[in-house]
Amino acid sequence: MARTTIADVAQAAGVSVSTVSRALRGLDKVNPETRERIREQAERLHFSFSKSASSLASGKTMRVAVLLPNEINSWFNANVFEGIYEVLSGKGYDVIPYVMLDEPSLERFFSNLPGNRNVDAVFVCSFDLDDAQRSVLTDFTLPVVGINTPSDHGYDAVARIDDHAAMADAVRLLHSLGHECLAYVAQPVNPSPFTCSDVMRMKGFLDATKACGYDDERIVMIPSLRSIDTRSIQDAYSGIAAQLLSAPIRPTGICVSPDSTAVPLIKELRRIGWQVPQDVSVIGFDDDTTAAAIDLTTIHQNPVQTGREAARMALALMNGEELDEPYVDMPTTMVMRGTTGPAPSMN
Amino acid sequence: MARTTIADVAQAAGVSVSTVSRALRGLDKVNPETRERIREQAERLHFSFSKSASSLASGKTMRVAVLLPNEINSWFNANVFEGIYEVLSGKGYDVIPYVMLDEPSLERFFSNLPGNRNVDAVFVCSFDLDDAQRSVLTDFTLPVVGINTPSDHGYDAVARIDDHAAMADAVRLLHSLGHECLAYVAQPVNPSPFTCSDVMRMKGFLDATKACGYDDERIVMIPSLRSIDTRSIQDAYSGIAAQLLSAPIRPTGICVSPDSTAVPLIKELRRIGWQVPQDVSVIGFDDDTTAAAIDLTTIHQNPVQTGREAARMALALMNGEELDEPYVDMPTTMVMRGTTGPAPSMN
DNA sequence: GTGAAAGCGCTAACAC
DNA sequence: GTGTTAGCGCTTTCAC
Repeated sequence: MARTTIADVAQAAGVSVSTVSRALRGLDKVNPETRERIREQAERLHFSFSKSASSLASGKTMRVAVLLPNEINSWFNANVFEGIYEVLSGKGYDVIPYVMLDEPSLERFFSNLPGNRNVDAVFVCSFDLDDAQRSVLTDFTLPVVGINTPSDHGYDAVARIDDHAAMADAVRLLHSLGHECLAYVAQPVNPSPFTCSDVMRMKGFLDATKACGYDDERIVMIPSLRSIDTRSIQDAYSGIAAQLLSAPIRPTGICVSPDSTAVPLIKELRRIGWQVPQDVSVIGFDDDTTAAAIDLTTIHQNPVQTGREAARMALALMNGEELDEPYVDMPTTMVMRGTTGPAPSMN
Repeated sequence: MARTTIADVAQAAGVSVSTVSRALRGLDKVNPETRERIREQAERLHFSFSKSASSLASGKTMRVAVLLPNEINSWFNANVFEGIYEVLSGKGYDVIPYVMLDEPSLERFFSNLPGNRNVDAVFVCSFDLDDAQRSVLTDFTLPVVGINTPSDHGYDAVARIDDHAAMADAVRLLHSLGHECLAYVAQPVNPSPFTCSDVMRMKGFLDATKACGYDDERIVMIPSLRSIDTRSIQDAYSGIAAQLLSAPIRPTGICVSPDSTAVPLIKELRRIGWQVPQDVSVIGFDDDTTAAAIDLTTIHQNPVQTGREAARMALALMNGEELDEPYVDMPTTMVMRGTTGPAPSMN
């Protein structure tokens, strides 16, 4: 079946192509009867616009790019994408994910996409662009919207949570529960050069523990390793447990980021005989799907909502509007579940 | 900054546009030196192809559509999408999700997209098309690839698991553990008109219990409700527990589909005093992220792998190749964890 | 309210 | 190995 073009519809309806174009896009200055006749013919002929032709002629692509670190099927990425999709698909945009595995894939993106108006906006999720990359985008006057990016610099708009403040909340909770020695555990192995919320969470932890008066020896930090050494992932968690166990002063309150790290860590702690929360309290970060399942106390964030907010701002920018508040903070809330309790009495 | 076109590059390099086109696309019959010169100029001018113009001229869109039911951020959908993305993005395709919430959104998709070669292939995930929809696609000679679709009919290729056989495995496991009364619990509220694997799993359960010799009174079926009545989701689970509890013969082995239904159900069972697995064994379906977290025995499937397989076939079809086996079964495996055990001794 | 015509930026014959 | 040219299917002035 030869694909039907706007010319076929025009001929069938006995009008010109420009009239068909106007009629089908709902523009005014078209006689209602003419429009109806055109609609009928379009329907009959199964006509639909070629997006390529439309965007070539109009300069609008009706496509947006979403740059995601590492994969699309992680809890955070999939939910952010969902939020963006929800608001933009309704407005007729195609929402296209581009997964960045490393710097080379980022560069590939920049050398292919933005140039000739291949998208109308780009979303950057959870990582930062360097100045060269930013300037490529701004040169093309594309709206660039950040989502949980480490900084606001170079973005036309950003929607993000306050990682620093959220983690400080967790510290204060443990403090008020009487825990006198605290630990921070990051994702054990994180080979990605992109994820960076961890830095701010760690800083929030350190600042808040200082503010609460914890001495250095009452703080145990277990940051992520950049490279996967020979140990298995399981060994990594035993290693963390060992570090916790062998600290000069044993921590009784642990902040773990993200939840997906807390789950196996708690398993390991229980395996070696620590009771959670009797012996040690654990607080996660994200409130992802597993958090509720294992009854994990955690810091809740809603990435779908963050994605929606980012999309809302992108939409305004694409319409040429000014944003009165382009940098918005999305809320986080502590969710008290079963992995936190008062500090064990010391004796 | 005015966007640079292929003509700008041609002029800068002192050649014609067609030479630039050939050179930059890596076609042969271009002098290596010329090619290098063109590359340099393209780089210098930040040139990149306009996808719209390319696809308009070539007839290939380098885009594929992925039709997903309900949302993109569910475990299954996000993982399937990831798999498709992994293989197709490397080949230069944009992978565009289209979420189908209901019949109207399906119809909207069909009236907008396929017509004028807006994509080069479409993937249909977890639901079926009706004959009219199928004929629209086949009329346009687009490859249509199904993923866990209820039937093979009308698809150029399908990658799917055998829900029926997988569920039968679960039944036989419970049978061999000595369970004499079994129950099947589906997702309590499922307002979507799309998800349909449930039908086959239920049938697998029924067929296998018959084959194992279970009488009707030793089978308890709790199918999903189509509409959300006044009860909260929590009440729904209490309701299921109540049905299980009040069955003429109390089931000691329960097949639950999917995992996300098993998690709250187990919580509820434990809340009312049933020990899992001492009093009752539970088997889930999917092996999603929460399954390992709560130590759930379940039927493992790998939707990323299924997505990859579907994409591989789509790629072949787009290249005009014949598939020697267009309908492929992806494996499922039982994962024995902590929610199953021998039937409690009756007394 | 409608039509004619000039592109949008590229690819694909075909000629050289 | 390279250039010329005719579209691809639309949108958008600008006439009428």
